Amino acid sequence: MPEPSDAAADAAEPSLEEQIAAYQREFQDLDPQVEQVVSALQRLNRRMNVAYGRQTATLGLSNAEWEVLKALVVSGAPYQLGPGELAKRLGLTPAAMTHRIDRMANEGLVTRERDEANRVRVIVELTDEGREKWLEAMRLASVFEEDLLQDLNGAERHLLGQVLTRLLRRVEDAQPDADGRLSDLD
Amino acid sequence: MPEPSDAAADAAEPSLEEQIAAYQREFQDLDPQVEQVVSALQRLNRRMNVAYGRQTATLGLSNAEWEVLKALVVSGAPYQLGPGELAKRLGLTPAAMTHRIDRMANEGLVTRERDEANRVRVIVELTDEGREKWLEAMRLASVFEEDLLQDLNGAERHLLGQVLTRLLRRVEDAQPDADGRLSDLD
DNA sequence: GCTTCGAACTTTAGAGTTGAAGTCTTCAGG
DNA sequence: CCTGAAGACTTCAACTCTAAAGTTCGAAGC
Repeated sequence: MPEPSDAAADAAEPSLEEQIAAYQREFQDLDPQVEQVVSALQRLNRRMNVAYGRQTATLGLSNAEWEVLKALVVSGAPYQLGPGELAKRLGLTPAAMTHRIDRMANEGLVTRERDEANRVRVIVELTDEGREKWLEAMRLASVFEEDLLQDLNGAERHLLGQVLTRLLRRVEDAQPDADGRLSDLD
Repeated sequence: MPEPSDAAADAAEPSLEEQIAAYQREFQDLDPQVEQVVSALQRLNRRMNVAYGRQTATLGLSNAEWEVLKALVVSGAPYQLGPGELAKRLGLTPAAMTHRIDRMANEGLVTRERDEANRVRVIVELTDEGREKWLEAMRLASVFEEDLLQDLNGAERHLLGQVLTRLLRRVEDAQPDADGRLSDLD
């Protein structure tokens, strides 16, 4: 069996601190405090998505499907949206939405039918089964989220929520949502 | 031209507050404070990724390529890593890494060569051009990040960084990185 | 030294996405 | 009416990722 090898191949996954130190070494103008916030935010979000993915998988749901269910639930009763609107909210192209709805309709999570009042439009509607799946996933997610924030007291939670919301408002104002397509994940 | 239509099709993109209100309506047990933190975090990260994507695009770089550049820079001089190691750090399968390296080598951002000391291994190395691209992207990113945090004073930045890092540590400890594959984006 | 096992990467087939072109429907004008 | 223009969705080809083989090389056993 080959040794663990020292041939410039492992070097162990860098911790957040090591990552920031490396950036500073290569780019002197970097503000370490800013980078700490940004990098922690990105890593945290990434790990959370992994966790959500595992949870929804236990329900036989992909993360992609969960996104659709969430959008429909947020839209409120009667839980109907058009493919185009869904695509915009999820940051996908309409083409991708078409196929995703195909799959979900086959699984019975949503129905797809033409709007008889305006036959150009299509209406995607959550089924009872889809709504139930969303609820199950939500139960799992809320347990995970509560556990994640466990070490933060009420004041800290409030403060964190406020600060993040302020930052969010800043980005949303700055970006007039010129289409709102997201490009990749981190 | 069809009217803006009232046929259950638009309903305007929901704000963060509206989204949380909708969740509460459908799932009584939800803690609105927890949800505020989680939802703001996710939306913020998403918008940031859109912004990063636009910036790197102006440099002729995809977000995917930028991820590779970052990993190589963080690894430090001589900026070498194997495909397998890169794949693990980016949360991709080795197969995907093979193709991504193909593309980037064609563009001259990295080189790929067999390790002559151990011919099973392959060494991916950052080129000078790749390093320069990273630097340009980093300059853009740091401006954006500084602007994003502009409204936060030093104490707030510090606190935010600390709290996020605490949360990150909690997730990383809880998930023994059972492979570290990430499943989807939000 | 030949064989076997394991490690690291690549190849292949299939799912899912994008961007561009195509279809169908509605509305406005002549 | 009949035609033209625009909107909403779908179809098609090219690309990227995953999962599962396949290939190549190195190390250990007999």
